[in-house]
Amino acid sequence: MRFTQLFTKTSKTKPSGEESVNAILLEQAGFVYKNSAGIYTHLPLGWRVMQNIAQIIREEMNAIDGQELFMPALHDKHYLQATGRWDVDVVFKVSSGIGKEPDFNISWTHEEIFTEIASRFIKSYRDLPFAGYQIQTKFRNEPRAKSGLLRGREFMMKDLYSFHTSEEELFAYYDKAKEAYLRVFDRCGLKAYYTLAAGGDFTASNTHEFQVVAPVGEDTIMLCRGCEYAENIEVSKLTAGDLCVKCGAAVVSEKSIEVGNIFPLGTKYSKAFDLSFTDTEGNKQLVVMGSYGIGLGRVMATVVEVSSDERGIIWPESIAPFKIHVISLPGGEAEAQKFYDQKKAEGITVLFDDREGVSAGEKFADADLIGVPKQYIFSKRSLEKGGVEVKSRKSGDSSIVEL
RNA sequence: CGGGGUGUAGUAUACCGGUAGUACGUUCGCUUUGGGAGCGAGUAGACUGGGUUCGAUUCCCAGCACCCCGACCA
Repeated sequence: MRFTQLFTKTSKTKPSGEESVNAILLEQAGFVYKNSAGIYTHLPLGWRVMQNIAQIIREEMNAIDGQELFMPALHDKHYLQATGRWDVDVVFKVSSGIGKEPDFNISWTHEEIFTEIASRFIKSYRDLPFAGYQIQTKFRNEPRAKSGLLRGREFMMKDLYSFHTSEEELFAYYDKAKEAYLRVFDRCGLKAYYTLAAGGDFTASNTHEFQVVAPVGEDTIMLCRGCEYAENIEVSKLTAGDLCVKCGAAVVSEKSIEVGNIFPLGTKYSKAFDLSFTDTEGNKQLVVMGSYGIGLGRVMATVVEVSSDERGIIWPESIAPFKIHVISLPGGEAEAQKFYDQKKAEGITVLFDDREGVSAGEKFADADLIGVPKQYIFSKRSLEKGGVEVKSRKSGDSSIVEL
């Protein structure tokens, strides 16, 4: 991508009013555009990051036998009415006709929809276990959208649902999902703690969240630095300084961001939609379910929260919008162009600052703000030193590499 | 939904009861290139509705929007 053709521009000034780091930097650098509070356009740069996150999630979900599909965003009221959730406050409702009472809702979650679909195809123990997932937009009528992309009214979410013959089978899968989730966050450059939590509207039993420590987080967890055991304070009986129930070390209290969660659903939804199977004995049994979510925009925003400096964002290579950022300065234009063409041909994503008449300082400032992990600087000076100056966004270290 | 704050060119801001100034952006010209360059010219603005007033962008009220705290929640 040539900088001169990139749709968006960076801004020299920070957006007015915003306090959260992700809101400031993602907007200032041109990754997102805020249409309304908690409602964002993902601009080309931001969408590239989202696609990279989605790709990591797909690989890990596929690795635990998740089959990707895509469900609707408009749901007839019979779905939520079947489980008594039609009147949950955050549900956005719409009417299918002028002057009619609302009779549809816009997707806030897909347990009901998916359970009904599954009931059409799952008939026997031979059809189980099964797991399906999608990456789709969720809508929540948040009374208070806040903190940039961290709490939105509309956001991209990966939701996976698993179907099992028994609780034992469910929890075995639950463990696999947990490991897959930890790999997703690790690959995205996040240190996420597997945290015991409450169930909310989804399930009566305890659930688990994946929490990333950050001051802007809305949650508070009691965290053991020793064995990494964590509990959300909404269910924890621990306070800071108490001893970890797993390893005996002292626990600390940390603000944190919930980047994902997993819920054992049991038979709540299969009962509501008559999702059952015939077991090996010929008996009819309810399918046991689990549900597993990751907010993609929240992952992106969380990475910005935990990885930036006074100059801008510092992306991990795995989800950066481009692998390298080529900066062309006077005297280095021809070599920069050649290098760009070559890397592109190799299939490496490159942001090429080909602007003419723009000062070196402005190019450096933009590169630092956008936060691509490696900067390749071509100039008269670098060529005299023998090649291209390769600089790490994170450490600031640079060295001359021969061409 | 309760509390607090803010609303001025595209963006960020200043001043002001007498119709608004700066910077960045953007357009044109020239000069520039290792940390957000210079000169000149152009462009563009008071959230909405009421009220007070001779006169309101400024003061008051309401609405709306946004930010922050709380409640709620991926």
